[in-house]
Amino acid sequence: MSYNFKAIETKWQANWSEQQTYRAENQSSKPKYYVLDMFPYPSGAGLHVGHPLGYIASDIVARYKRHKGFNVLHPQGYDSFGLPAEQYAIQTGQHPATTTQKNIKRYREQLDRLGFSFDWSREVRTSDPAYYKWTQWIFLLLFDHYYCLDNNKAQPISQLVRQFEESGNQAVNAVCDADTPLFSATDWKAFSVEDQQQLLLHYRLTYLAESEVNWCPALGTVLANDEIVNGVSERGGHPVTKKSMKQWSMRIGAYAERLLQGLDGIDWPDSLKEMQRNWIGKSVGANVYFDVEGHDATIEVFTTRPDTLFGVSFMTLAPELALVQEITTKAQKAEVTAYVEKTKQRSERDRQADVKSITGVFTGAFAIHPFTQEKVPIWIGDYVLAGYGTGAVMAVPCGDQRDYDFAKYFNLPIPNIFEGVDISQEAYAEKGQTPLCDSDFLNGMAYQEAMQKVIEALESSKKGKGTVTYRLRDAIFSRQRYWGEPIPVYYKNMLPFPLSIEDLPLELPEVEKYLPTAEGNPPLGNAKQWGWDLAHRKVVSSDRIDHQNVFPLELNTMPGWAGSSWYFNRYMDAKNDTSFAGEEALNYWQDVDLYLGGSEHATGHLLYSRFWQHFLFDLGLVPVSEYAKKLINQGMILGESTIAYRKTGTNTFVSKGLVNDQTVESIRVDVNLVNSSYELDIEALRQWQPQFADATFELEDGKYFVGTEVEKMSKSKYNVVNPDAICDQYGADTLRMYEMFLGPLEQAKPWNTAGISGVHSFLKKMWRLFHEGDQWRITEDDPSPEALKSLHAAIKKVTADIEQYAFNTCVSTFMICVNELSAIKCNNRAILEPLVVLLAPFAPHLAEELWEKLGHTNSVTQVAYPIHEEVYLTETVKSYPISFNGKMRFTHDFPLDMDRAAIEKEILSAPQTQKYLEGKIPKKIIVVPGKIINIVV
RNA sequence: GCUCGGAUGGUGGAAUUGGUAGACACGUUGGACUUAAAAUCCAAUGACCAUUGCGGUCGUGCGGGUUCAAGUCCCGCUCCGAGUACCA
Repeated sequence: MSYNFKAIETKWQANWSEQQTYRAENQSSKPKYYVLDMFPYPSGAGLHVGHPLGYIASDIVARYKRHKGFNVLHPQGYDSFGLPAEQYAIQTGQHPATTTQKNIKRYREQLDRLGFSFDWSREVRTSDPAYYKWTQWIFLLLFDHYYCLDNNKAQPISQLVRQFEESGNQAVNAVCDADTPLFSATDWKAFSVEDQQQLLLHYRLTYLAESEVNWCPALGTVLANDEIVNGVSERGGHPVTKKSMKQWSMRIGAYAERLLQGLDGIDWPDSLKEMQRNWIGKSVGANVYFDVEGHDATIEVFTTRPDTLFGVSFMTLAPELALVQEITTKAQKAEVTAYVEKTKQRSERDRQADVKSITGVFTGAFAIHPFTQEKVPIWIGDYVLAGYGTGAVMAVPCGDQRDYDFAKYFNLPIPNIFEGVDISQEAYAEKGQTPLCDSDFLNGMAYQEAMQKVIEALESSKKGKGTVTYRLRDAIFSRQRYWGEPIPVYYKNMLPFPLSIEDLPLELPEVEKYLPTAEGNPPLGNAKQWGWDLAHRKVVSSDRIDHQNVFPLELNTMPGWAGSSWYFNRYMDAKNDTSFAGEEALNYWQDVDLYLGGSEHATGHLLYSRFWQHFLFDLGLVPVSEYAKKLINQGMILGESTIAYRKTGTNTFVSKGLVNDQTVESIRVDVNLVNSSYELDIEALRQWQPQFADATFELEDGKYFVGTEVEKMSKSKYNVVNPDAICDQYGADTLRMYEMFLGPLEQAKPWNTAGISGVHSFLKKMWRLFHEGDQWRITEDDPSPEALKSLHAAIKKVTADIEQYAFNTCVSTFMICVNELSAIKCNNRAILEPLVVLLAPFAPHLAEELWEKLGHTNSVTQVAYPIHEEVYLTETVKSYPISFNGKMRFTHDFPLDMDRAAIEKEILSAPQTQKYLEGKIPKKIIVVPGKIINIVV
């Protein structure tokens, strides 16, 4: 009987599904272990071989932990709201729910074929109203809270209102918009309800505000910064411009410090933590106030180097600042206005691309230095960004290269405040031990001391204060799209009011078309049923909107990251319809022990989800503030595109080796038309696309060879390899092991099937250990010491490697073990039974089959993992490699129990040693126990 | 520019963290079994020199250093990848 992987895999997949083998319980005497994959977006293209890489790794860990006695939660679901389904709907008119449903079905079939041990009873779909009800619920909670800086957590907005009623907002220490006006308790009470609502929006953790957004006219939607690559949209590559719109935002900035601190406590890759730190971009420094000569205005600048305050020779403001118009003198007015206009016209893209050229205009105004009272000219320049710090810079040309270049270009003075430093060529930006000079009370101090002294002086003279600035911007939460969660808000007098929790879910309405409306409203503007009947608390026809009893509902939907920002909690109690997850379940599962996914989510999903978790933690709704203890980024599996060369302007293809310096165009051809030695099937190419039907070919040795390029797998590059074909040919167990064998999990690697036969023949060899032809050959005899040693070496290495997620070396270890056992024709149950269990996380179908044939009725999943024992052969000698001056020369055997002195004595008298010593006397003998003996001559 | 990460045979990659570099696999070559193929098994396979045999020299991107001993640690570069950027 040969290894019939097809029959085995079908049989066990059906069995697992029937028996619900991998169902996790929310209570258990066993310790818990939660392994999570980033859930996929079910795209129309289906799975390719790159997708399962992480799933296979997490599945191995999940299965391993079950063997190790853990109650394992290993769920899977779908991030099923998203743009592709919507664009497909626009093109075809098919409802996104329909295509999503179809795609999910296909994903599920493909996933099932790979034998994953997911607990499908906990499946979630972000587009399911039973799920997004709770996404909307979290939105309402965010709306109903503000961030209190006194106790550093989110607090109910009602508490803030109480403070306003008692003493206004002067004394309130909370995160709010920079332009929040000050008011007293009396003012507050005198405000209309609308005014009060408007003011509260300055504090809410999700708020509606006029903001500059990245508007993509072609897609008719707003894009987040991370959805824009090189100034064009990530999807489709359409141009993006700036536009001011009323948008929902998330006050993630309130959590900047905690998101930064939280990184220290979690085991995530350093590179990813570094990315998040950079994204949050904390800068410590000071704000300094400069009076403007002849004006009431004060300019507030942010600087990380207040210690260089006495080196200021001019100031630069962002052209967009309103203040610029106020202070500009008559003489400079025309020039300044022209410059401001020019800046507005320059797109973000131009401004980014053109970092070299220096531009700026003098406003004619002067600021007064807070300490020296000297006049400092005020300039504007577009290298200063309105959105960062205060949009104003105190320029210290001797200490900052950009200020230096600006000063050189416009012939402004460059006073030197660094003792003994030459600044004739470039600025001195180091924060070292160099003492300051010409700096009044800071003279002689170096960076650290000066920082402290100057901030003290600024604060005591009320000329400034020590501050911390973050680069992290609040996240825009509105999308002008159909296929997303509706935002549960209605409008009364242009102001947003939340639905109540009992009204959720607010279900996505039907629309006739998925495009923006004629008036430029989002697609939900097309909905016939999108009015909110406040008295009856239900959605009614849009025609009935009268702004008295029936109000318009929000037309924007939530962005893609909303649903994925809390799904890991939902898996703990996925069926709960009275809360987002039950308290008991949350307390039992706590957090994710191992989270696997790509690093491309570093500053998107992985930051937003941490933010929501911190918020939910503040409200006491989840037990931990960081939801994933350990995170691994699996590397992408890249495709190997195959390229044919066509002589430009002809339909003649030249084989790779003949191209030389002919002018050819590179054409990607479907990888499936090329065999493993890169020879193109010419007939298949002719049939593939009509344009190649009459192509001619210049061949090498009668064959056409293609070139290759490694790049991301994508349908449009014809380099997608589908796992189904591999499963058909070799089986899921082979594919699972091969993907692990390909290389370290974290590393990006190109897909090629060159080595797959080696892994497949390993599994066949494993099968043959149990069979002799058609005969079962297992005996109950006692195993040989060699077999025991081989088994236990494998147990030790595999266990250690799984713990370190080094799955590639696990596969090698299995191969070595099976090779050794088959060489000694081992057929003992005592050896092979533990080996089956050892292999089970990697090749679960084969393991189940062999386990059953070994006479067991339970699933191998329930069996304890084998434990390593030291096995000694009846050796009495230990072979040491002997080296001279570090150079290995020969090996020598010593009795096991020989002590060091005796070893040294014996090695010196060995004839081999004499040969290498050549009569010299060794200076030193180094014996590294168990490893090596080195003789220094 | 800055911040991370990397570079090991023809190829993918190992190397217990300073101790016999190249495990395991692919590929290649030769052999066995077959009428033949497939499958399977055995042997060789870093480079160079020497081959009658023993053997020798070099070798982990480059140049230095520390050490009895360096792929691994330190200093200085080169190239590649990822992220990010007029961030004050």
